[in-house]
Amino acid sequence: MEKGVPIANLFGDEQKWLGKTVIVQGWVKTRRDSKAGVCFIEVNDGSTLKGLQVLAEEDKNYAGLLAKVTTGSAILAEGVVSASPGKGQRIELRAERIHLYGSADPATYPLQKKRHSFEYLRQIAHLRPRTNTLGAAARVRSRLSFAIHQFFQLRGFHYIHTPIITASDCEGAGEIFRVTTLDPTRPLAGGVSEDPYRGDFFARPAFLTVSGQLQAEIFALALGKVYTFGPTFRAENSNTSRHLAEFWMVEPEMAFHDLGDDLEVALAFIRHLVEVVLNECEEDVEFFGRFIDSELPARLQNAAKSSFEVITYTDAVDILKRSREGFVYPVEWGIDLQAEHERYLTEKVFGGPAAIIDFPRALKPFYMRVNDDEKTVAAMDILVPGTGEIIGGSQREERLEMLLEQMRLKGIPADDYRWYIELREFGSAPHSGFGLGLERLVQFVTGIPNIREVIAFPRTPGHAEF
RNA sequence: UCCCCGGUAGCUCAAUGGCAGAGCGGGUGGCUGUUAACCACUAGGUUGAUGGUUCGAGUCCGUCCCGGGGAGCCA
Repeated sequence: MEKGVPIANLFGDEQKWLGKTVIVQGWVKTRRDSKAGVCFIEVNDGSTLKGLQVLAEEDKNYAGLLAKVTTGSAILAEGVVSASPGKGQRIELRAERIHLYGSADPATYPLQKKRHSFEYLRQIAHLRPRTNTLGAAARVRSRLSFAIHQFFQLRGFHYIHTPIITASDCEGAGEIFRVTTLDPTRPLAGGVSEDPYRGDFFARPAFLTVSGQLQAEIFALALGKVYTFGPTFRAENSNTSRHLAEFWMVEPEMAFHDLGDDLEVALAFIRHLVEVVLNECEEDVEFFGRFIDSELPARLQNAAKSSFEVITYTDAVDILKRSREGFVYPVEWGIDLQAEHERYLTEKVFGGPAAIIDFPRALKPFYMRVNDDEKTVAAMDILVPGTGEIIGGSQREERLEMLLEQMRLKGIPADDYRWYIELREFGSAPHSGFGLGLERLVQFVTGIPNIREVIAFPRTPGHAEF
C-alpha cells in the first residue's frame, strides 16, 4: 500500500519540501469551495495539530470525486508542495491526484467545524480523537509515556510487569474490583454452607490490582532499581473530574534509597517530564494555552525551572494554623490534609509545586517506614497547583519487627502477606518508591480540567462504554 | 455517596404560567485564492421520563434517569 509523508514532517522543514511531489494521507477537517474552480481541503493526519491545505482544481481528472470529499472523509492526496499565496499557511499541496478511501455523510457526521462541548464528545469517543483538543491530549500522553520509560531506562531502572489480577486486597487502598468466572445470576448449588470459591477460576478471592508496589518491592530487592507502568483499578464511587475507575500508574521502587533519595528522584522525574512536554510538544502546549488554560505555559515553565518547596507535615500544619484562611475543615496536627489545605499551600503559600513529608503514622498505610519519633512515617506527597496530589511515595519499612507491629496496629492479617514479610527476613534492605498517576500528570501538563478527556475510554461509576 | 446547578432542533443556547425561537450544522441557489468564509431561501421539535397542580405547564410541585460543578475517598 502507498505510504504518505506525515504532515508534521512537511511543516517541520518547509524549505526542504518546497517543489517536491509528495503523498499525504489523512482525514478532511474542513473544506472551503471556490467557484473560481478551486477547492481548499484541509487534511489532518494526526501527526500534528495543524492540517495541510490541499488545493483541488476542478479541471483535474479527480473532479468528479470532489463532491464526496466531505468533512470527515479519509483521503490520499498527491501533488507538489507549493508556497501558499493565502494567509493562514506558508505551504500547501497542489493536488495532481486524489483518492477517496472512505466518505462521510455530512448530514450525519457528528463532528462539526465549530467547538463541541466535552460532554458531547464523550458520547462519541470513537470520533473525538479527530478533534484538536483530544488529538493533542493523546499525542502529549503518548510522548509522556515514552519519556517515562526514557527517564528510568537511562538511569538503570528495570521495567517490571506486575500482575493485573492479584490475590491480596493490597494495603486496603480503597474499594477493589472482584475477578470471578462465577455467574452472579445463578445461586450456589450447595447453598450457604458451600465454599463460595469452589468452582471459581482461581478457587479463591481475586481482584484487579490497585497498585503494583508490593510486587515491585520484590524486584527492587533483587534488581536494585525497578519500575512498573500499567493500568490500575479502583472501585470507589468517586464522581469527580480527577478520578477514574481504570487509570495508569507509574511506580518506581529503589533499593538502598531513603526518603531523601526518593524525593530527589521524584522531583527530577517531574522536571524531566515537564521539560519534554515543553520542548517536544510545543505546538500542542501552545494550543492548550490558547484554548484551554491561558496560564498553562507559565505554570509549566515554573515547574521546569523553580525548585520545589519541601516541608514536613508538622510545618505545613503550623503554616495552615497561622493562616487566617477560613477553612471548612479545621486544622489540627493529626488530620489528613484536605483539598482546600493543599490548594492553599500550593497556590497561596508556595505559588508552585510543593512536597510534604513525614506524615502522622496513623494516616498512612502499614508498609511506610516509621520515623525515629515513632509518631510519623517517612512518606511524601507531591502537590501541584490545580490538580492536587500527583505523586505519593515513601521509604518502606524494612525492619521485620516494626513491620509486624504496623500490621498488628492496622489490622492487616500477616497470613495474607507471608511473602511480603519474608522479604524482611531474608536479606532485607532499605528501599523507597513512589507512584504517579499518569492521567493527573496529563491534566497538569495540558490544563484539561476533566480527567475523562485525557484517557481514550474513561471508566467511571456507571460508565464502561466502548 | 452528599450538596448545588442543569436537561428545549443534529450541536450551542433563548423563551413573565399564555402562538416553540435564534445562531451554527444539513439541503438548494448565489458569490468568492478560501481560512470557524459570506449572502438568500429551506427542511428540522413527544421541551430527559413519569405522576400531579392549573382554564392553560418548556416554565410550578413530587419521584426517577442523565450531565456538570464542588466535597468526601484517592492517584
